[in-house]
Amino acid sequence: MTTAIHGLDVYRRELLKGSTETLILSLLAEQEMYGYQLAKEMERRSGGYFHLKEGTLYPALHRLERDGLIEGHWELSETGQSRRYYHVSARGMDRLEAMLAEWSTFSDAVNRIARPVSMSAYVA
Amino acid sequence: MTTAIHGLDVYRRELLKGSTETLILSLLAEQEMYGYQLAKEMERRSGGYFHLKEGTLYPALHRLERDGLIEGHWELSETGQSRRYYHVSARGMDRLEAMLAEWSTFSDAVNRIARPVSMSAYVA
DNA sequence: GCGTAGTACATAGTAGAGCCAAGTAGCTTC
DNA sequence: GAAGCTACTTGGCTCTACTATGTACTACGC
Repeated sequence: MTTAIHGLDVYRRELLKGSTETLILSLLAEQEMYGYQLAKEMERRSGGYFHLKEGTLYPALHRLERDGLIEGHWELSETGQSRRYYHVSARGMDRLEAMLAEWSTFSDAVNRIARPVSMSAYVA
Repeated sequence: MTTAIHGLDVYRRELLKGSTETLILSLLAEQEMYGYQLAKEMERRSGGYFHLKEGTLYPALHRLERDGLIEGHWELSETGQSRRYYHVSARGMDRLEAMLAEWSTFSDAVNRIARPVSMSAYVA
């Protein structure tokens, strides 16, 4: 069931579309990371708001690598677990910059039409 | 063609997902409107940034009406054209409020993770 | 009369992204 | 040895924006 509040679930999920790759690129631009670590870091920074599922995270990483925006290499941890570390390529940095600019424009445009209830402050 | 910058097109389109209905509801909450008028108004307010296509606009209106968030009725213009005017229902107003709150939270969360490049002490 | 453009709405089909679910595999703790 | 966490993979599903096309009326220029 859950059809009663179905709309909001979908809304939240759809909002994420298009932003996930920007978020991933942003974090990887700061520091080389592996998938699982990335998910945890994103959850931590967003105060638990963003909780990337595996079915979202790994395909996204594969896409980014396929498009040459990030590059990955395997490393073996001390515990014996294989991890794939990713870093942002030069091309990825360019793309990230474009995406952040796009996000800024988009965000402004939305706020110009759908004025938020609260004047959310910039994190200056 | 244009596969080189194909990623940005997709990015822009995906960003819109989940926001379209909020934008539509926001405009309709201010004033009763018909589809075509809504599209023009959205384009005007966003400075041309948002250009809703028919294949996006009308299905979205149908969804909103199906879910009982907006209500429509036909009117005949002086020129003889049929127009379907929509207004936001009480339930739609509640939903709009929830969506605006969600957008605000989402937007803040993104900004907390993806900070503008200018602020980062990152110099390749 | 006819082509073009604008207004106004509808919809079948497509692509892409997030998610669910299930699987593989190593390690730790009980 | 079962459970639970870490760590990555993948097939199938749903939902949404878009493309493309169609209908229908009005207005203008030729």
